Amino acid sequence: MPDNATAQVIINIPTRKIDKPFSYVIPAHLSAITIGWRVLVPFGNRRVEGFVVGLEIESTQGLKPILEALDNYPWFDNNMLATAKWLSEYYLCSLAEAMRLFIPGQSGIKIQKSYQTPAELDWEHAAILLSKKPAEYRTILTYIYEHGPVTLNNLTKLSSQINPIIKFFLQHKLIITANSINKRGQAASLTVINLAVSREVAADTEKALPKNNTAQRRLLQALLHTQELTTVELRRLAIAPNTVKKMADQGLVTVRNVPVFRNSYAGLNRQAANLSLTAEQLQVLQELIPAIRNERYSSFLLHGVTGSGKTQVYIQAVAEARRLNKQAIVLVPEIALTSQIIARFQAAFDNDIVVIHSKLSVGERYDAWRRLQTGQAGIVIGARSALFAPVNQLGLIIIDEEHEFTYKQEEAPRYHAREVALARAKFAAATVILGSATPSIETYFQALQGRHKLLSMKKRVDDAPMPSVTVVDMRQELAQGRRSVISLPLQDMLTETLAKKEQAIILLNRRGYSTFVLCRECGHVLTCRHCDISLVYHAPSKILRCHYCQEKQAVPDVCPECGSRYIKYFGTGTQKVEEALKGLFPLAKIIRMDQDTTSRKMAHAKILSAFAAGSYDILLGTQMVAKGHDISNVTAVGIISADTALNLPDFRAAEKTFALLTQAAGRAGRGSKTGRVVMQTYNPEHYAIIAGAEHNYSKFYQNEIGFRQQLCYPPYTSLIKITVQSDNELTVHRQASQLAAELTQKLSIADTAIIGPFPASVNKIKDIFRVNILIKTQNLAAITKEIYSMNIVSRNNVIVDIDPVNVL
DNA sequence: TATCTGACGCTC
DNA sequence: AGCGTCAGATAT
Repeated sequence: MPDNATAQVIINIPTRKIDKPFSYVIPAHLSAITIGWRVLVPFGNRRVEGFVVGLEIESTQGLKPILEALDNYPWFDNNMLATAKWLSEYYLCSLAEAMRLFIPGQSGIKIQKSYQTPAELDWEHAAILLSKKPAEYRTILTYIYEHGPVTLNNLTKLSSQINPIIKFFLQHKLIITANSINKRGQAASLTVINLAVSREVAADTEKALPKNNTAQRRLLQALLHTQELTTVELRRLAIAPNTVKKMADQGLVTVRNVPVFRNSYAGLNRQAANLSLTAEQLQVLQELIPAIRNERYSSFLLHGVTGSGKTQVYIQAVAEARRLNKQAIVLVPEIALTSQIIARFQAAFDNDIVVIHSKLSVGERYDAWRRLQTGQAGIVIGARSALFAPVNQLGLIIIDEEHEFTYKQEEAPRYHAREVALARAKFAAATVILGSATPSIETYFQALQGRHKLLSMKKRVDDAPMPSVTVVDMRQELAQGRRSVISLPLQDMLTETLAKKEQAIILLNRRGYSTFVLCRECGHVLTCRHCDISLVYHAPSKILRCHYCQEKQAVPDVCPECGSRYIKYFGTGTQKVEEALKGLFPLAKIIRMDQDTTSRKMAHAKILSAFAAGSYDILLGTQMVAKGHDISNVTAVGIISADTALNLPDFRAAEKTFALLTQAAGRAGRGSKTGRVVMQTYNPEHYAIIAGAEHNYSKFYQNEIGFRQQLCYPPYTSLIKITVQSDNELTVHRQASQLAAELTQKLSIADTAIIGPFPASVNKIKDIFRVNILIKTQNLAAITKEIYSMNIVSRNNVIVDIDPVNVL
């Protein structure tokens, strides 16, 4: 057999067991296929989506042909492919898992399972088999025979117990599966109607119409008037689709489907761009602009204090990339909390922007991706998934608030957007800007080492002063007999703020502070039956809920442990703080922003805009009140419990606390008025609190980096977290010990330590027990390679997390 | 001894 | 991931 053109295809099935390309013949009519195309291929006895990653001329002996091309252009360009490959190697996932990140909805096809009778069905044999079964069986088989391929959904209507029947039919080969494949996420289309004849002919036809044929007359008149009509206009003119069809059949009009691009963010109100730049902004741009023009890989850490105008720098940098006809990716930590940044970008770039967020349908996402792919848009802004947008002219990637932990994906593939961005930028020869007021220790360390160029902005826009911070030692408050969650200095500050008709934000650092339920007699805390975690009391619905598995439970009257009736709701939830505030300031209008009040779509934005409009005096909430907004009338920020996160056994506790305090304090005094901050704490001497109060990043960094070095934590080492899971507590411990022993034996690489196994901090979630093993290493690449060769990743009860954000 | 359930392995 | 094969367990 002569050699022929073949394609190496990665099968889009997210399992690590088939992590290699398969060869397929490229049929003559699909000769346009090259690397990067999405194709439909036969795989076993089914048809699946695949990605072409290589071309060869080889013997086609035993190879099947590609069935179809799913698009008529390559979806992946070289840098996307290289990024996917890098991601799969670094994070130990299959190439398919990495590549499908680039596909809207993870797959371009949807398989609809259906059933039909085989052509050679032996009815006599069937009759014998069915004679032992209820009459229903015969009815259903006849139905399948008569109606051709039938979906399971259709069959459910025929019998309430369809599953065992289907199973029986399949087993005895009375039916076979016949999967139909639908392409997903195709562009939405619009039906457009035009005249198919000249205006004169149309006018004559219209005159000749019978008097009572008003629908056709209306249509012709409308077309003579406006050239073309859409379905929306047809509905308005009360013209039935039938009328249109009839006229199309007569050759009077043409009906076409034209793709349209949905724009679900169109309604968002826009904010005018501030065109004057501060001296620091100009200085920073003098570094950035040549780098962008250079069209080579470069990376910057933009360390700018809160209110220093980082967004304006981003906009200028993106504008420069656009002038060079390069495209830009802008990442924000959470789209719901960053509507202000999006509004500013939209004001500056209008239709050149595509906004990606998790609420988009697959179709909308597909449209957005297509606008970028075709160059109709040049900028994509979104959460970490925007990183995988098919921009072929990538020139710039911006990561706003680069220290945010939401950039780490907590499901497989467990990638960190910052690392992937740097990799993609390298492959695309693009510039990266990492921006933050509180850079992550790792990034700052790398910047000091020269891996990123460090740019600083130390002043706020218009020389506005940093807010003055008062640290309140809550132990002294208690010693003076004050037991309220609101300290005297905080109360005073709020009184003054309200008197001046200015606004305040109160942050409740909720970690470890949830409202659990405790028996005062025996100390028993009510916990979830399926998860090793205390249940949370929800005041509005008066029920207990587990935040891990969402199970709801009524509050018991007596303690399930000792039978006592003294059950009490504990903890300082936002609701409790709200009550305290209402007691102190009965006239103040308070709005709460927490999980209870923001469950609805865009609730964050609504609450924030109502607060910004001055409808409320005090905004009270958890972490989310500290981020991404800029309200000029906010002059006071109160932090109820600055230190709760400090007590967690997490090596990043201080970093998280410092970042949160700085971000929260940064909300005060964004306008012309000076801001004030009160931080309440039981740890006033902790360096994270002191540095936070002084707005002193470098003081915090110096302290923290010392600890990291002492304890061999990142950035001095890399971490790998291996989690073993099982529904059996004994099994999970046994397997974890075995794995730890195996690792200790195999990983005899220098500067590597294996810690554990130890039970995860939430030992059980949804009835699954979890045990962790932590690897600290200075040689990540070698260890990763070794773990890969040990085949640990393909075990389905083991999770390997490279650079985990959460080590507990 | 016939049937069922679960581990293993293959898919170009 | 499916889906088929094979082997061991279980009902008959």
